[in-house]
Amino acid sequence: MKEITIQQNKVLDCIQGYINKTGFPPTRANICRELGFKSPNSAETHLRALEKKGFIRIESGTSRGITLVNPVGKEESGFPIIGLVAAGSPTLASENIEKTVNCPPSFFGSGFDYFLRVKGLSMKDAGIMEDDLIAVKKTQDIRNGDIVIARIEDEVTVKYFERKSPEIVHLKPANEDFNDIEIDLRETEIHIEGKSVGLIREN
Amino acid sequence: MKEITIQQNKVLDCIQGYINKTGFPPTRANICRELGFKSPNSAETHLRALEKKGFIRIESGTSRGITLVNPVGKEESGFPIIGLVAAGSPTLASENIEKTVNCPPSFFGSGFDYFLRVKGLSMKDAGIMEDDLIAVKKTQDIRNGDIVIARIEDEVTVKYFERKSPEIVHLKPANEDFNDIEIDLRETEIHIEGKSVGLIREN
DNA sequence: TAATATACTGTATAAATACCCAGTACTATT
DNA sequence: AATAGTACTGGGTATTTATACAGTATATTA
Repeated sequence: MKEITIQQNKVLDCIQGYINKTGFPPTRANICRELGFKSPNSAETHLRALEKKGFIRIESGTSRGITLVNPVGKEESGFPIIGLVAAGSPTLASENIEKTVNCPPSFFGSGFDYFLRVKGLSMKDAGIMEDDLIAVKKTQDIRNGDIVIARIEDEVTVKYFERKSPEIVHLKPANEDFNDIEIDLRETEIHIEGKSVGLIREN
Repeated sequence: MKEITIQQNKVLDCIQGYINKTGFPPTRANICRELGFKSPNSAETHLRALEKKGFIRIESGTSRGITLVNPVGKEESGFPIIGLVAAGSPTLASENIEKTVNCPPSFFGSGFDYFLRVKGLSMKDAGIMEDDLIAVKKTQDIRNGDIVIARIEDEVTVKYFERKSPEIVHLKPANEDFNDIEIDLRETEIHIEGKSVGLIREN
């Protein structure tokens, strides 16, 4: 997707807004009225530019034939659920996908990448129960106290993250029956898959 | 909403399908092509009937100015979130709605009616934490062990439900620091708003 | 310096489109 | 027997709309 100019962005917003308001795309004249243009050709040239840059599609010879290529409502479909198997990295390979869940990407604030089905009760005091779905955001931006999805060797686990020193990381469960995992980065390799940004429980 | 004929329903489906496919409503000619009519007036009369019966709105003088009054895709969006205020029945009145959440109605198995924002930690051992959103299904079909949304007088609470005898109901918290609530139905009126069928936590 | 993209006004026109009228035929209701 | 609703064909027309062409002006790039 190419860069967009300020005016072109206004036109794009105008189209989106018009569709939201009326249920159908605007004509060139409609865009002119909304944005104060005096010639329909102003709208036309902007539309052509937007099409060239891939933001919209224009059905030729068709009234109101404007389609948003990346409509907000289109991304809503299907986030994969990945089973947290005892061992192995959670990958998005299709054999690991239980099913997909329809939900808007903005569901959990800043967005997320997939759901992870939780096994065990090591985070029970954080309100994370067996078979819950954790919304995982792939990121390396981890702060102390975040709930992270960490992989040590082939073992994947969900725990609180706490960096004790540049070399020492603690993975803390939220359950008295479990013990902290202390990791010395000089000895053991740890891979952070992402962090938890939300949770869904299906009863 | 009046009753609909078979042909009119076909036209309605056609409009819905056309919008889903193209992103904008069909013209009279489009409907004719899709349904095999030979005169645009066939579509016109059906559209007039559908408008009269309240299924669509027609923007006069506007190309493709058809709007579905009750679009299927509209019901999917927006389940209300209701704040669980300390006292008072959770009603769907707009002043009680924090915001709405986009999610498919089948998200939690059999469907649900609204979200309730949890206050307090009385169900913490059931993995229900403060500010979690409980998906509530309005129903009177309650079994022992279900998590119910109960109202006693003006107080709304979320607890495990257990019927001890035809007259005695226990509302059990999932937290050692709280006590069971025993209710004698001959003395106290209890109203079951519904039961929990799922949970969402936004981090 | 020329070429290209952006950002407009203004005018014109062919095609797309809504919408009207005149019929025909069938069915249900009053 | 009359009225109204449904379900079409067929044709006509005024309006809506996309889209091309002719300009003007500014900024950026080659």
